[in-house]
Amino acid sequence: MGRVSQAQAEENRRRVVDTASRLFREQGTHVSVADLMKAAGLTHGAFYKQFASKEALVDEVTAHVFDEIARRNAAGLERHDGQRDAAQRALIDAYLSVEHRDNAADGCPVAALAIDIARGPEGREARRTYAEGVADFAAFLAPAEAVADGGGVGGVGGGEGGEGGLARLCTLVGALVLSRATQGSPLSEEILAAAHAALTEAD
Amino acid sequence: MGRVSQAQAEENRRRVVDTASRLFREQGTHVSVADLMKAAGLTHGAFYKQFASKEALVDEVTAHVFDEIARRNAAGLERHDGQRDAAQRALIDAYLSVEHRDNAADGCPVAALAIDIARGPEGREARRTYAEGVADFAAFLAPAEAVADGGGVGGVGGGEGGEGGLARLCTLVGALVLSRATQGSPLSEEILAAAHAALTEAD
DNA sequence: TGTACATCAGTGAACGCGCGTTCACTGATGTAC
DNA sequence: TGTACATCAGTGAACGCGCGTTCACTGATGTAC
Repeated sequence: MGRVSQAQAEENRRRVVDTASRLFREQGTHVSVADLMKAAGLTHGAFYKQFASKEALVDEVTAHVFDEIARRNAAGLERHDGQRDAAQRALIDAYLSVEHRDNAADGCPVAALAIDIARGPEGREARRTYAEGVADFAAFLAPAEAVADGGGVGGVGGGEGGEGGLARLCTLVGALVLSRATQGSPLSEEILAAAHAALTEAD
Repeated sequence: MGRVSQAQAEENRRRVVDTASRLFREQGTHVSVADLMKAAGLTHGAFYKQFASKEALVDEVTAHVFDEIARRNAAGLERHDGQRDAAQRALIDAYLSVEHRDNAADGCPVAALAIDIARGPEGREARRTYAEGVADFAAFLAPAEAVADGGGVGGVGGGEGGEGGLARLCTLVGALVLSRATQGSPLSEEILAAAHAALTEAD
């Protein structure tokens, strides 16, 4: 196929990163370089003209995917005219939907990459990126009172999201992970409904 | 090494299952047969004298590990003289501890195996076992009111655990998974504390 | 604007390695007499 | 109770395969004149 224009090469690179960001969320970071490149419409040899190693790609994709989620949350806030409560409610509805459960490729990286990140080595760059993403997401979820007076409920606090946002994030992520693992059983939908009820009642 | 007594063979088999139940929770079900057998003190060839395939072992280990957790929960209830609230509180304390986070090998299989189960095929036996384990665990966690009048809060109900137990399980599992993935960052401990506060306040 | 040539993105075969699984072999165990 | 032999749990080398990575090669692109 010979050489390809610089513009084409950049587009190919972008397509590999995009494809990986979907495949990694859907199947985990263990998808093979060969499968990934085939899905991106290239042969596997080309991979090493663009990336130093598979680990480097995982790091880059992790950063890419968390950028995307941050942009999406910001856009959500804007769409609701800066109304924090309404934006949060919309996110919770979407997060705990059957569509989100069935579409990991487009879904939340916090839930999709948790295990792969946990099993990777501690010093890894992707791990830091992940922790930052968790903190940002929790901040977005923080309940109104906590945002208003800037403090946590129990005194641990200090984090950017406060306790309330972190606890809500745990419920969201746990529900998504469990509903995916029980897919095929009626339990799967019950889990989504139960978490939704817990997060939208009272508070 | 020649043949080994029937008693010895049975003990070896049990040791392989025990070792796998620890390694699978710690590193996932992708641990190799060779590594597993070495950890159990045998050579990898012996594996196929005891198990039909690696998949068969995964199924057996999943069942084994959920039996163990059910026994542990029952023992917890007994230790607290059947006082449901006290037993639940003790479980939540232990579940959200740093020790549990750092000791996946001995820890909750619902959290440790979630992704491996979710990525496996839908028809798999381990999947059914897993869903049952989730239902049992949720039933154990069901809030007192729900147990008393036998109904859920929002009307979905029908499940063995009711909504409250499922929602609590989501928070527990989400917190454990997230605290493991953020280990090394202060966020990791904050997550455990936030989930603990959310599960023990009010209700 | 047109020609000559170095560059380098993409190709596809090959590498060493670890995976799940198979198999001929060993020799203590368990059984038949 | 003692001897003869079939059984079979465990061994370790080997299988085909897919992994991450390397490399000689191709030929359109981009540049120098």
